[in-house]
Amino acid sequence: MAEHGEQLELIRRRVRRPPAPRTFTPAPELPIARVVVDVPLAHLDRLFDYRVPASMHESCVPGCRVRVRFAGQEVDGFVLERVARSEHGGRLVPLRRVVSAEPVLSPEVARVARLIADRYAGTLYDVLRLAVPPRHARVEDEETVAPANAGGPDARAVAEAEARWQEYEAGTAFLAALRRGDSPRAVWTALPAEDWSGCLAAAAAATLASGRGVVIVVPDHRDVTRLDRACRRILGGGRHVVLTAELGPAERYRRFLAARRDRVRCVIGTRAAALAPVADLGLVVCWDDGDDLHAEPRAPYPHVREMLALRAHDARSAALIAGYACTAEGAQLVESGWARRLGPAREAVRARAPRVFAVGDSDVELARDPVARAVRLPHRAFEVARAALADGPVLVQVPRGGYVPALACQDCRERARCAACSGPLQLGSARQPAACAWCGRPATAWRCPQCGGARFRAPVIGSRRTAEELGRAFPTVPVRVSGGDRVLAEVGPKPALVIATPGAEPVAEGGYAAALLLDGWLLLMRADLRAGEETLRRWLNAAALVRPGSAGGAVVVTGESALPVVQALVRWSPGWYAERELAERQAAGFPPAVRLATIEGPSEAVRETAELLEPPPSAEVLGPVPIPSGEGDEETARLIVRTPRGDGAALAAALKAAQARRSADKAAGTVRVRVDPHALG
DNA sequence: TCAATCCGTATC
DNA sequence: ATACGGATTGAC
Repeated sequence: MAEHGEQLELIRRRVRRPPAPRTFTPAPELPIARVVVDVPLAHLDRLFDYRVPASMHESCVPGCRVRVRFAGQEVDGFVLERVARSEHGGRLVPLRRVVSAEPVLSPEVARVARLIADRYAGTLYDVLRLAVPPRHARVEDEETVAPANAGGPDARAVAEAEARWQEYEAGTAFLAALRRGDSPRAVWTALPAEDWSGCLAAAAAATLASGRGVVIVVPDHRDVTRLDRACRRILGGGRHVVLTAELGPAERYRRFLAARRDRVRCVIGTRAAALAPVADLGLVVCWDDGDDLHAEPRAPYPHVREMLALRAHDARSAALIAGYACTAEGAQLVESGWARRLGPAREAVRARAPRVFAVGDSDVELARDPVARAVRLPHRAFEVARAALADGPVLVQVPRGGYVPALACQDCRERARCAACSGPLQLGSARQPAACAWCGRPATAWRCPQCGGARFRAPVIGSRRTAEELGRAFPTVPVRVSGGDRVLAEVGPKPALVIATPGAEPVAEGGYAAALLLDGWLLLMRADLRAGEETLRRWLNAAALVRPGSAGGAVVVTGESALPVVQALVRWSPGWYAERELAERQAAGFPPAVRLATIEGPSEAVRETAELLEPPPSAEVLGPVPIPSGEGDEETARLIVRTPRGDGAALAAALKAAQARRSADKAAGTVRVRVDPHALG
C-alpha cells in the first residue's frame, strides 16, 4: 500500500505548508499603523502596531477604521497614528484591510475618549463605541452638503434671546466672552419659565461668531425639539445639526459625517451627541445635568456632564452646566473654582417665580368637596386648583405609573426596612400585608428601629388615582394625561387639568395657572442618595412651567415647609440647596465630595477583584456584601471603594489594573465597575 | 542529550 | 481562537 501512504504524505505536506511567502511592499512613508482593537479584555487596552502595505498607504489615515488580524481572529479597529518605526520587539503583521479612508475618529475625540476611559476605569474601545456611530457605506459616498433649509437668523429672536442673558449676573459678560473667543466656564441656574432653549441658542450663536464649534446635550427628545426650533430661529438655517441615537443608522451617520467633515459646527442632541466630532470646539453645554438620562447605561457608564467637562478641559473650550435645578456636582464645580456660578439676580427671581404653598402633613386639612375628600386632596390644593382653573391650565405632577410606594414609620417617618435584609418595605396588592421588596419576607412583627413605632404610613398612596379623580371634582374641565409612552409636548392656554409624571410635563402656552406637586413624600422616600436633589429638580422643572406669581401663578407642594427641599422650592434657590447637598455629601463621604466606585457581579468574581485590588492608601473599602439578583441567578455581590477626590485617578487606575489582571488570567465571571455612579440605591 | 509534548501566556 | 516559548517528559 505504498501508493496510499504516498497520498497521505502529500496531503500532510500540503496542509502543513506555510502560506506562500507573499512579497510585501511596505508603505513608502510611516509604514507602521498604531491601532486600537475591538477586544473586550481590559489588559489589551493599548495600541498595537501593524505594517501598512503600500497599497493602503493612501487610505490608512489616522482616525480611519481597519480590520486586523488579532489573536487569530479578524477584529475591527481604529488607526490612531502612523509612525516610522515600531517599539514592538516581535514580528509585525500587516493590516488586513482599511475599511474606509474616512477619518471618523478625530484626534480631539480620540484624546478625550482616552481621558474618559481612564476616569471611569474602562477601556478606550468601549468609549469609542459611544463616540463613533456604525458605518453606513452608501452615506460615505454621498457628497456632503450643508444641512437644508438655509436662511438667515430671525433678528428679533436673536435680540430677544440675547436680552434674556441680562437677567443674570455676569450673563451678558458670559455671552460677550464667547463671542470674542474666550472660554468661560459656568454653572447656570435658569430663572423660572426661562426660555432656556433660546438662551442656549444665543450662546451657540456667540461661539459660532468667534469661529468655533458648539456641542449641546439635553436629556430627552422633547428638549431636542425645543432647542432645534430655537437654533433655527437664532442661528439661521443650516448652521446646526441634531444628533440622536433614534435617527436610524443612515441619517445618524450622515449627520455625524457632516460634523466630522466640518460642514456644520454646532451639534445638538441627546447623550449620543456628547462626543460629536465638532471642529475647533469652543463651547460645550449640558442642560439639566441632574436628569438620569445623562448617565450612559453602557460601559464604562460615563455621565454627559463629566464627558463634556473633560472635553472642555482638553480643548480649552467654554462650558455651561445648566438647568432650573443644580446638582451637587454643579456646586462642586463652582466650589473647586473650575466654573463660575451664573445665577439670576434676586429681583428677577422674585418677579418671575410663582407663589409656592407648602402643605405640610400636620396641616393637611382635607378638602370639603366630597370627591376631593375621598382622594385625600388637601384643602389648599383644591382651592388653588379651583381658582386657577378659571384662568388657564393646571398641572398635576404625579409619580410614575406602576410605582408601589415604599413604607415609612408612621411616627418618625424613618424609611421602613426589612429586618432580615434591609430592603425597602412595600405595600403589596390590595389587603396584602406589607413585605420586603427585595427578599419578599412579610413584615409581620415590624418595629421602627428609630423610635419603636409599629405602624406604617404609606406616603401619598395612589396619587395618580388622586389626580384622575380630581377630574371628577371639576367635571366641566377637560383632563389631559402625559406620561409613559404618551408624552405631550404642549398644551393650549385654555383651562384643563394636565396630569403628568415627572419629566413628561407638557409646556403650556402662556404658562400654567397653577401646579400641584402631589408626590413629594414618594420622591423623598426613594432609597437613592440623590432623593432630595432629585425631588427638588422635578419640582423646579414643573414649577418652571407656571406663570409668575404676579400673574397669579401658584404652586402647591405637599411637604413640611421646614424641610430644606421645600424651602428651596419656596424661595427658588437651587444653588443654595445644591451647596447644602454638597456639604452633606462631604460629611457622608459620597460623590462628588469623594470619588466612589462600585464593583458588582457574581460574588466569587467580586471577591477575587477585591483581593487583586491595590487601591491608594487613602481608600476605604466597604464590603463585599450580597445584593439581590434576579431569580435563579448565581449569588451577586457589591463592593464599594472610595477615596478623597485627589486620589480619584489612582483609584481608577487601580480598578483598571485589577480588571486587567483578571482578564489576563481568564478569570470566570465579569464584574461591572462604576465610578461615581449616578444612582446609588 | 535531544526531540516531542504540555502548559501558560501574549495576542502587534 | 492561535501561536509561541519555556518547562517537562521520556527515549536513547
